Amino acid sequence: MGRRKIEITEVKDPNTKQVTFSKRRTGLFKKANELSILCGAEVAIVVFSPGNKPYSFGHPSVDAVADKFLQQETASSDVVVRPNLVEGTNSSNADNVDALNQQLSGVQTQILEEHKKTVELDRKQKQQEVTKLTHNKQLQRSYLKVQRKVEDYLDAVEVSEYLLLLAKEPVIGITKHVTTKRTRKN
Amino acid sequence: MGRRKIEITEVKDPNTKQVTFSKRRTGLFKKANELSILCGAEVAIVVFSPGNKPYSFGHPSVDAVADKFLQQETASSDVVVRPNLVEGTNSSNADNVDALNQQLSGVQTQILEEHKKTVELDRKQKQQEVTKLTHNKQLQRSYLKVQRKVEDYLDAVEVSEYLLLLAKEPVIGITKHVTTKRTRKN
DNA sequence: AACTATTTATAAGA
DNA sequence: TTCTTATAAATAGTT
Repeated sequence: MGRRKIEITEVKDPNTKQVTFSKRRTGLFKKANELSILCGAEVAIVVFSPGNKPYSFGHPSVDAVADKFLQQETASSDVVVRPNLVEGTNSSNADNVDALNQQLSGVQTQILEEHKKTVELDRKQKQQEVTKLTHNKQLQRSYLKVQRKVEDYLDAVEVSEYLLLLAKEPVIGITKHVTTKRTRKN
Repeated sequence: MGRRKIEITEVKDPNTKQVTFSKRRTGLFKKANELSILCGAEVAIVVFSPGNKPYSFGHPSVDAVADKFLQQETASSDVVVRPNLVEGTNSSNADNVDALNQQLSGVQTQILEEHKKTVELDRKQKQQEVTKLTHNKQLQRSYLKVQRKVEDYLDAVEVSEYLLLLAKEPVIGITKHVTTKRTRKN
């Protein structure tokens, strides 16, 4: 498409490569724009230059297309982790508090594990043809999972507190957890 | 680029539109592939056909590019909502429990508000040139926010429980919250 | 950044 | 859908 035919193989000269990238990125986005107008299609493109600078094109917007792509698989039939609640009527206070403590640290662990899983899944999915399953969906799913776990946790805390209320006695065995003070870096 | 020059405006005949889409999508992906090879660039494309079918292209994969796009803005200097803890040494038990109850429902509200904000931001961002800020990042940010809030909440609960422990007296005023039982649709 | 000789994409037709 | 082909459009190398 130019003065000479070129092989489709990596351009070695860095300067030429940058010029080629600039020209072809412009062409690619122009084509994408025409496609969206001619066919009323929604298009989203993200490109990283040889110098690792990000460029994007979206019609009607990258957001809109990403959203739609996400909603494709809203039927997330994921695992629901119900906390192991102490629901017995004749359990001791210490048992209840222990259960609460376990849940407290359990939720934190689960959140960390979720994050690890997401990262791991990303690695595994690379290098394979992905048409309907993307990182976007994984993130969304992970997000929903955390929301659910928070809800489950809140439910559990409510019941535990209720049990505590019913017990109406001093509690013990909670100091171990309390001493574990978390911090966060901003 | 064909037998005749065409105006870049929506093709009206549905059949022609579908054919045009098919040809041009193929061309677009071919161009994207060439760009990635010639320049060593990373490219991700998502397209929805007139019939709303999704197509995607990714090099090395849609995932990889999406990930990279996300990590661009890991410096999320967002608002941290510290729960209003009751730290006084001479506050009553009822006050402490009230505070805990407020926090319980407060976290739920915050999570819902986060979700609403995300959706709203999506709407506002549509129709404007987006090169470095996408839904992906918003989701990621929102996800991190929820994680933080869970951490903050856990801290709050720990302290509240500790205060409860110190009080060593029967508690009241918690039934209102407990009666509000949440459900979830799977 | 522009230019332009060529290659490549594709609109219409079969 | 796939192929053919005349023509429009993109772009490689040059200035």
